[in-house]
Amino acid sequence: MSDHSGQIYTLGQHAGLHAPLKNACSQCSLHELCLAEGLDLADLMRIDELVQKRRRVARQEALYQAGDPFTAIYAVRSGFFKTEGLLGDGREQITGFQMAGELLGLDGISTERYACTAVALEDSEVCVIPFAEMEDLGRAVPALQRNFHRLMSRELVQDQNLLVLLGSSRAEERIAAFLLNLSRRLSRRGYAASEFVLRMTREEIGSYLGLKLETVSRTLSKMQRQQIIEVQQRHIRIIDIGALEQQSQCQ
Amino acid sequence: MSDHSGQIYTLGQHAGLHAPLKNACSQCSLHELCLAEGLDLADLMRIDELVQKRRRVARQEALYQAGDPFTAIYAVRSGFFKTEGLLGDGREQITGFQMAGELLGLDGISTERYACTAVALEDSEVCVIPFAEMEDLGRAVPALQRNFHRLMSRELVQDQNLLVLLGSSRAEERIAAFLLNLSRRLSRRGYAASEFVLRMTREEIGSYLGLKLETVSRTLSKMQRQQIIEVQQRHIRIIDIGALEQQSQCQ
DNA sequence: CGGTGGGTTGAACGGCGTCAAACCTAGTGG
DNA sequence: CCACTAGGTTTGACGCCGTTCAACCCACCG
Repeated sequence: MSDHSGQIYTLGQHAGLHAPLKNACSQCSLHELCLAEGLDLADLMRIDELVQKRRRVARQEALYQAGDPFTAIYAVRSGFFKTEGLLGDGREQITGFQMAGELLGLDGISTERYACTAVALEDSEVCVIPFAEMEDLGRAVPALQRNFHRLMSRELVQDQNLLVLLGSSRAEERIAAFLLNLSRRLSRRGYAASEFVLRMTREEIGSYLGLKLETVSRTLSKMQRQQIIEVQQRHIRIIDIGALEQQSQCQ
Repeated sequence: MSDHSGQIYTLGQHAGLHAPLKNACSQCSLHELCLAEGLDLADLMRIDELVQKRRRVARQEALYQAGDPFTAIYAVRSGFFKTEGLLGDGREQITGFQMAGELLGLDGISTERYACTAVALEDSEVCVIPFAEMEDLGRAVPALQRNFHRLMSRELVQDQNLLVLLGSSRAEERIAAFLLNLSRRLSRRGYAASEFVLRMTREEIGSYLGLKLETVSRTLSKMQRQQIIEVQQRHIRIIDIGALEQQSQCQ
């Protein structure tokens, strides 16, 4: 087992940190967002055995690299990740940001190698879900199988939405949509929808949205002048969410 | 059963047109590209029952529309499709082109409604794969399940590649990558790799690549002047595939 | 306190979009 | 068979948005 750098540990080694490993999913506060969403108690207990390991990933560290052999998918338990693909000549672009409850590594299934690199933007922790075992278990637990298919499909839709954004809109629109997306995902997780801290740099936002960091910075400044948001470094406060929504899909 | 407009028929009604329905997949010439890829004979026969219907879709007709309730995924049997998503204000963008052996409708799984609209670019035919039944069968036939997961993952990777292309490259690069992609997919299906007919308009290419149709046209003309390709309306001949590959990921 | 990484802001440039006109092709109907 | 039309394509002129380059600022940290 190759472990680039991240600490691997089995739950329970850190006494009392979380529920014992054998109850990984059924006890997890995220199970309404994750693979276990909507499962009844009986099914929940059957999938507990799936997560035998968790892994901590320090800020700036890679969970996996493009080209690494694929064995597992990961569920973000805490923290924040980016995934980046790269073009032949070395230019790289961010294809997504992942937060608690979201899956990582689905792109590895098709070729048995990860297609992109996943890097933690802050100290994070993931659940390691061995893929072959999950497939097996999916055959026994239809609700798990369905959830998995739904989540993969959701990834697809997300990527396609981003495609539309990149293909047919201007800078302000992209930034507006980006902020709204973050806001919604955070609020779904119980955080404030109108005030949050960006975990990524301007350059990373730009990479994600197909813009240069200067453009991101200028656009944020402009939105602040327009009283739509308040920006202070990485701290964002949304003042006029209506205006944001309007900008995100009009003009 | 709502049928927008496409003819639905069960195989066998058209006497002798194809193999009888009960052998849908095992007899299909595309089974090496499609869901049945790599299955052994025993498994092949088990999934034959999955495809009870085919459906013809005339040029310009929609196979499904964004928002339609999701019940089935589709495998392209012959012809050519585009899928388009739309932004709130009505602008729409093409998120993919699908040819024989490729799947359509995966984006519907997550919300039980299709997220985009699939339109035939030429008279086409698809296999209707009822999704619930496919999931059921996947639990009985692991190889089918694995194929399905692989195909979904491949979709993801494709979208992400396109994302990288849209986010960090210029017009020439996008067009070059687009032509190469088409060329590879066609040659995989036994067609000539260096000479083909585009099934889509310049505007559709532009929509897919995040460019205006004039830019597409100009770029193709420029590549012709550079002796990289020969263009005559929708007929394309690739003269210097090396140059194309270079343009597709450099500079 | 100086160093470093990230952020902001300004000025000039250029690629692509916009607008407009002409052309080419296929399909239709006389 | 040809005229007519409509949709698609090509090409040019021009202008704008975002990039590029550069200077400066700020926060954080050794």
